[in-house]
Amino acid sequence: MSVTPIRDRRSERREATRAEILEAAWAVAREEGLAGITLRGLGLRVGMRAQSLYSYFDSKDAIYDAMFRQGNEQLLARFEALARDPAPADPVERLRSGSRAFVEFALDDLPRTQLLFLRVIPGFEPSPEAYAPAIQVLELTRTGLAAVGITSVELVDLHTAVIGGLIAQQTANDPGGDRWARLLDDALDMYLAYARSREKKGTTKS
Amino acid sequence: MSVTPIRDRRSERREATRAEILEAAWAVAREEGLAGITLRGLGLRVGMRAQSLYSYFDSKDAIYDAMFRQGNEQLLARFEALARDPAPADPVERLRSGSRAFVEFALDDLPRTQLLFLRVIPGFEPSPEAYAPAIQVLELTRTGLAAVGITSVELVDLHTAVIGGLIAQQTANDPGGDRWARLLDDALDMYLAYARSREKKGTTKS
DNA sequence: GTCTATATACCGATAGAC
DNA sequence: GTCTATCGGTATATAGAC
Repeated sequence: MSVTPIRDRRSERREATRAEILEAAWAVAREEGLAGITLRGLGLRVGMRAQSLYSYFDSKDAIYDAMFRQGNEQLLARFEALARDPAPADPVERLRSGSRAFVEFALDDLPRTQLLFLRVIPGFEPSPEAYAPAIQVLELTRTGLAAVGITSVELVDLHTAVIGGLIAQQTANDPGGDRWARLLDDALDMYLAYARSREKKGTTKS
Repeated sequence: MSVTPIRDRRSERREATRAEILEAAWAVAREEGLAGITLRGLGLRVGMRAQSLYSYFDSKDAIYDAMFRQGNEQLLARFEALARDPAPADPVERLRSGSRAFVEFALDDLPRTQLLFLRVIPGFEPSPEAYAPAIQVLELTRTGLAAVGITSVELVDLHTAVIGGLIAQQTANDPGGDRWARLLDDALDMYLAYARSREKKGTTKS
């Protein structure tokens, strides 16, 4: 005789308002940067006084945390969709499309990248819950590399460095352009040639 | 009968105070991060009210600009010293030691790296004067790459991406450690093998 | 749940006396 | 060149009316 499956309209409305506040936060971040987010500004956008936001988030850092979580969930969703849909049979091609998806994701939304991968907000540390999807993404990357025979920690780290280097240079020195992003295929050629020559020798260094 | 060559004790003292303020700013940055720099805090360190700092710098951004310039000058000095002293005869070895010097410089002082290479301060844009030494450093890097036969823009960009990627991952994901920094020699092996295979074919892509 | 009101504590920056 | 005084802005937080 439970009545639990009934819809909770109050919770639904609350969640909708929370989502609205987060959307406003992303909008501000894209227009004025992550540091440009202020409670007064957010309140203004959603038609509320700054103090009323405390009914939805415990603090400003809680808003950053929710944004961090959202961003990571978006990244994970993108990777999972990639693994499902028209996944290429060739593991090398899967690695290429995965790497490309990551670079596109990073360049698609600069403040999101700054929040997720560069630690731009002074005192902010993401909560373990918000960080969880990022671990799954790393795991997917590891599996993708293993599929082409790359398993050593050093070579996995080298892959993240190459991809991360392209993103870092692109965002810092040519924001909005593609001077480094277009080098992705070359960079993967470079990486794969080296990584496979190394892994063939039994994971031990020459 | 000009008297200009006389020492200007007033300017000297002024410059000394400016240097003292900058030193205090670096100290604060190392202890509490770049964002932790406040005019009140700087004034406290140099024995002055915050407002009095305006006699030495036009604004807080002007302090960041002077720091940016100092950092770039330090980097340039390091590269020029490297080119003089016991420069290896082998151009490949010179490239390796130059790359290593750059990574060491970047990891040696995290807030300096954040200021110079990642754009961490919200509204801050370095002035052309403060940026000038960075251009010289880029020029030295280009010469070093040309000495090993690498001249195409794409391959030079790829070099900065590889080095920058190691630095970015190291500082963001293992600060104080060497998980990515120790991969430098491997990364250069990888890069050089690819770059030379490409440049041999006459700078055109295969 | 949202408001007004209030409080403390910071921040960068400016005006004007000395 | 340094000071006092002040401005307008930020964040966090609480109390209480509706």
